[in-house]
Amino acid sequence: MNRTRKKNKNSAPALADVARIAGVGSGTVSRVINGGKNVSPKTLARVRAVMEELGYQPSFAARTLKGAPTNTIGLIVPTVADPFFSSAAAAIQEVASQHGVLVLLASSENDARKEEQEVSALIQRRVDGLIIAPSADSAPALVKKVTFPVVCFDRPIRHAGLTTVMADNYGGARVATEHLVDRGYKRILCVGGYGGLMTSQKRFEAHKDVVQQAGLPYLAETQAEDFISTQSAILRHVRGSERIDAIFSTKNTTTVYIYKILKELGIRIPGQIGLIGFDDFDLAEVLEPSISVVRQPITRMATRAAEILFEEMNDPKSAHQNITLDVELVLRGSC
Amino acid sequence: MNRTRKKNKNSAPALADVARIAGVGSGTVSRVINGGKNVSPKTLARVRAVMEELGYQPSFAARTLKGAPTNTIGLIVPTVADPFFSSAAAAIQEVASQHGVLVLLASSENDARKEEQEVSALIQRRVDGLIIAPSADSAPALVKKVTFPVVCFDRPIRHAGLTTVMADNYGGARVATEHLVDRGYKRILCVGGYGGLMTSQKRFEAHKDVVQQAGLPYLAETQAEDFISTQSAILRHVRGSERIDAIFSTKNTTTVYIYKILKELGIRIPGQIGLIGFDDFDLAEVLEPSISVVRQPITRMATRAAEILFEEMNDPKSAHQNITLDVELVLRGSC
DNA sequence: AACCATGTTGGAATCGATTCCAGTCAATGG
DNA sequence: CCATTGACTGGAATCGATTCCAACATGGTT
Repeated sequence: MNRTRKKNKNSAPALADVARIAGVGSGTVSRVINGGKNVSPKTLARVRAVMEELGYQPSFAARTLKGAPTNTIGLIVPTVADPFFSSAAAAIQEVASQHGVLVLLASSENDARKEEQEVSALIQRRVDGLIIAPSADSAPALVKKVTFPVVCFDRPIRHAGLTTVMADNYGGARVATEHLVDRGYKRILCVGGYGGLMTSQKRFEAHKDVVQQAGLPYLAETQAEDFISTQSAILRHVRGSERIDAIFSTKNTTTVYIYKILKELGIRIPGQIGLIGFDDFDLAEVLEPSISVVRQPITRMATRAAEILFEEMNDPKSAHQNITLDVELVLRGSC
Repeated sequence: MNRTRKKNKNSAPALADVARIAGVGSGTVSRVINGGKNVSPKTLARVRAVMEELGYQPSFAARTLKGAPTNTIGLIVPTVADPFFSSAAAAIQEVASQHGVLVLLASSENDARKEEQEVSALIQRRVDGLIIAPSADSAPALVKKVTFPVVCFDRPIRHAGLTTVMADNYGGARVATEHLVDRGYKRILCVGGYGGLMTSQKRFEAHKDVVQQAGLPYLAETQAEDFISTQSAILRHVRGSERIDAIFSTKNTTTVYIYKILKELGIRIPGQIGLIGFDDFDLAEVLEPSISVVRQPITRMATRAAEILFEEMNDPKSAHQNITLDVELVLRGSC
């Protein structure tokens, strides 16, 4: 009916609309969009005015189709509800923002299947890069199909040959346990997250090594994800002649649970039971007693991961690296 | 040189490649991708096999260009480092995930200019919807150019006529202050975040109203964003004959600062100074004393915001709503 | 035998920005 | 006055998936 039809709906204006209204060719408009090189001041001004008037925004899809970068990176974490990962996300976000890049956030809930779907969704969206805190079961196949750089954060994907940024989990757990041993604790329980995770594994392992080397009894570590299971684990070890006198918690949320549980039980810290945790948290120093921890440099880890990702995006040939950041023993009042 | 040239690089395979190798037309491949309706079982199988073999992934950009939804929503918050917003992000994420949608995360740092750029970036990426916790200075113009539904979270954009989900800030602050008054506190200081924010404003306002109605002195509220400024504010009011006997903190981070500061000063809570905070936080109940608060139903707010957004995305004509969720007084030991 | 409904297929046109490749035009130099 | 440069400009071809429409085969009906 209308041969020079404006689009059927009132959808966003396109480059062609700008060109038509400004009375110039499509190429000229494109040149204006991309800096205005080789365009006379007069046309430049006119085209800019039309763009402004129409509220023209170039279509990302069309640009991407022509091979332009999406200026978007993916970030896959187990959950942003965990302060560890939300701090990391904030830091990564910050770096991305400095590069004019947006972050596509996905949470895997530590579910390898969900993770796989999310990677696939990110591939389709043609992100320029990906930072991932892999689930326990991530296989190298997960990243087989990606055509962009991938950096692992906090945990590796075994045998995938990817750049990985993580904390010194073994070293940190060793230092923590050694400290408990030095302070004279004899029956030390290790409580923490799911052992399938490489981070937890390393921490459990270090704890076991130190305890056994010191000639102390090794109490099988307890994998407790939530409050209830942590509670029942504690209850099992807190009475009777076999009772423990210290706890090494491998996870920040668990540390808080343990603090609450001991308080409720009326157990004195560090008098009856000493406590040290892996990972610092906001209120660790205002609790009573304040909680000793080994602190991961979360922000530094995340920033580093993001920076390396951007390096690899700029230079896809750059070699993969394995980066382990040191952990810091923060002694406070709980042991 | 090579008329049926494969693309210049080894880029991802396209639909045309699948069609060529499978010996079918482009339309047929498209049908296979979209469910295989009206395709014979034999061709279906063959095409699927080729897709599998090539590791074919449809190009999101091309689909978007043809007007398909991006299955992506935007989320703009001041920062994900704040536990309030990271909890909200987690809840929104969760709802999005159920809808098979990814979340593009951007943080505005409460900077209206940055916010504007981010909205623009999201428009270009053609997100299907947007949830935003606007900065103090967000003008209605911010969302003038959007062609997709927008839901405000936690704070409104004045005069923009958008669906808004927020907590009952006035009511919550009223209840909190009333509680302090009921407990017999006479000189109540109100400390909190930047007053340009509608949330802070409402809370200050309610506090002032209640205090004045009770015939108590109204101490000018203190806008303190960080630890240092909070500290100096407290110090100003804690000595001398004009000294305060209670504090209403309008912000969770501030509440923690105040707790630390009072502890350091050796001031007893609630004996010398009573304390109540707006917004619950993780360790509020294990501190000593435990901290009384009014609790915003963060997860419920965020989930609701996300659900409404999806409703509006499905039915763009649906009316805008203004939703205020009730806040809960959680009495603990600090006042 | 002529007819139609149904199922299947190929291929052209389309979405919007980019990128060339020709052109136009004015200015400069010989 | 012609030639050559250089700054501008228009427009066709392109990226990859979708969506039509026309075409054809099959089987069953009259």
